[in-house]
Amino acid sequence: MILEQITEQLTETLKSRVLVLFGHPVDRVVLQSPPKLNMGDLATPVALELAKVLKRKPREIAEQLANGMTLPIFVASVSVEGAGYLNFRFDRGGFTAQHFRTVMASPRPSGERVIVEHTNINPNKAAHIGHLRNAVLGDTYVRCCKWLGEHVETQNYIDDTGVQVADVVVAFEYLDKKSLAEVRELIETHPRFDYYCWDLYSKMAQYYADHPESQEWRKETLHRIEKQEGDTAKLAVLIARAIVRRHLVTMLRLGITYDLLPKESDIIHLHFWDRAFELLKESGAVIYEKEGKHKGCWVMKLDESEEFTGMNEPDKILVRSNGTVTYTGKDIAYQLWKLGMLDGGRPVRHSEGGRDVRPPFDFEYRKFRPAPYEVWETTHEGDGDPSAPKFGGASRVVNVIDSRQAYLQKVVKEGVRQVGHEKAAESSIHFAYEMVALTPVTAKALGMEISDEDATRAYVEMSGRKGFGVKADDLLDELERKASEAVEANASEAGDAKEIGRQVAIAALRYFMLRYGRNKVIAFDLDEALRFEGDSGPYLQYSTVRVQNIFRKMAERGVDPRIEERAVDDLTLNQGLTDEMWELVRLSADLPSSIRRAVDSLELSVVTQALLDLAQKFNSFYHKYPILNEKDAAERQRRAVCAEVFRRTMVGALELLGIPVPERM
RNA sequence: GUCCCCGUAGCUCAGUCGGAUAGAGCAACAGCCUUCUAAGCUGUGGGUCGCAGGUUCGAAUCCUGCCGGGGACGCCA
Repeated sequence: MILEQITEQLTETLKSRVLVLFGHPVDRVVLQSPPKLNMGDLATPVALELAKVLKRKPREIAEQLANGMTLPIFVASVSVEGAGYLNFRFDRGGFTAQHFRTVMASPRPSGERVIVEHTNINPNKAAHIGHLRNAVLGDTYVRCCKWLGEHVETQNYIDDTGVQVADVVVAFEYLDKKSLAEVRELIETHPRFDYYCWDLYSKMAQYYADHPESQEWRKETLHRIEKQEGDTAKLAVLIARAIVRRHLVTMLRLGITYDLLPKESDIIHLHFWDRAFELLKESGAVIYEKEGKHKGCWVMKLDESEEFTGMNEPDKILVRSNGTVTYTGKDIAYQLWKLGMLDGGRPVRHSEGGRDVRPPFDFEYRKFRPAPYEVWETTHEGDGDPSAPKFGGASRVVNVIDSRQAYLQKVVKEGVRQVGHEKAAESSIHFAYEMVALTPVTAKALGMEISDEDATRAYVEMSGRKGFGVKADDLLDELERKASEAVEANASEAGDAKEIGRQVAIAALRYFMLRYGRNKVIAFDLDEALRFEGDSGPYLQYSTVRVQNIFRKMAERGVDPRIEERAVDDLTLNQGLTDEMWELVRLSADLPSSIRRAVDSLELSVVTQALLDLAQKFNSFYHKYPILNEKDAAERQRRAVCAEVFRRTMVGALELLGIPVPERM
């Protein structure tokens, strides 16, 4: 908070000084931490940049800028150093006291309506570690946006009508020969129905490969599902819902929740596409091909768009020659709805099952899961709950989708643009991230057949069809088991080892998924993921538990652990604040800007990195400056203030990462 | 063919829209538990920042061209 104010003021002051003194406007002033502590607390190379245009010596310019400059509160001095840097030194005591009061305080709410879509797992089999990366990135992004004061709605899109669900239905009906009642029974009795389907799905894929004629089953099944015919259609609904419930349970283990589950079946039955199609036709974004290889299709012409030139097939078919809409088409309709752009057109009527559907285009909603982790789902069956919150209509839409779908996302964005909403298109953001693959060693351990060529690769891709992958719940089970063991072995006092193990497992996994840059393929290695030391989530937890212990022990020994806000001012912080203590405070103060940067760049590893730095500083402080046994009261208070700054920072920041803080560990 | 991503220490990765002596973790080695938890701390060794040019006062960072690895471009979703 205070650091942001200082940075802002310095920026303004420097800008105006440069303009007044040199008659040269600068649009940006870089302010950064100098590489060494003794160089000061904030520095700018602005004089170096100016030297070029002014054709004068950088140090000379810097001297002139520094001379007589008005400094913000808590900035004690300015000096010229190095090649011509302007270095600012803070009033450490004053700054610390001020920062202490506003550690991790949220900025003023912007109130911007944001929709974040993440997870989006096909509801036909268990979630795997690739899905975890998606969900953890999405959930953490949501938490950070909320901290920044945005109004966020989290959606988890359910593709309940696709081939993947159909294949499991086929498998139940043709391979397993199970009736609707039997499947229902299985769902009720099998604790992990999604695991059952994981195996069944890969069995089906293998069967298709061995018996190509069996693909006819898939066709028939898809048709029956679409027409909502008989037990087949009921089975599809039953399976999809049961799997979604499993996914929600898995994600809840990590503290991940959602506001809304929009279903593809509802998008179809409510004719969202028809309205989107109209808009696309009106704007000329799609045209009907009368000849050529796309004869009879409605396509979006992209060959004139710079981004798409040179591709093998720059045009994108949205409506097939048989009149059905493609996945991309449905996605454009869904995106338009999220942006609140689907309604407002001239009235259209559709008759379906005796019911009319007319604009404005919106879903109806019903509760999928009650509080405390309330989730709503869309419905088209006329059983919507009028008391449902308002969904959709966001000014920014962020889709967390793996980078292999970048082309599709570009097409969707282009669709929004061509409908005539340049601004909305720019607000349609693809949060792209690279996949999670397996190291050859891990793959082999899972029973994958690894060719000699594969064995030399850095990683091999998972395959849902082949059933090769690390299931999310398996990994969590293993993490919890190992963490609980570690708690039993390490914890100084008795606690609920199982519960603490669960919390440590969350930290390990969430941190693991966040610490890599999003453009980096994660070659998943079990031992690496199970590591609790060093650059890890448990390290952050451990550091926080340590600092909490200090204050807990103080209370136990009758030393007042509370640090009165007023007392902070009375402390002679300036005299006793060592470099180590100051660095702790300084790094803590930097965190809000790290969070801002993480959200702006969609690069959440910025936050884990900042917290690792901070925790390392604290641990070194912890060893060097004991608090409980410090005899000098003023010194003890000074140290306690620093520890408290750290504690408050960590408690706030770990919440943003979705990492719980255990009592002990 | 076109486009996107990656290439930094033995391994896994950071590196602030160009800035001061390129940093962590792991692994290796040497130390530290009568003192707030050793899931920790301190120290040592380890680098042609894929290669070659270019721009710049200044390049791991920007541009061009290569090399190596991965991905995308379907009337699948």
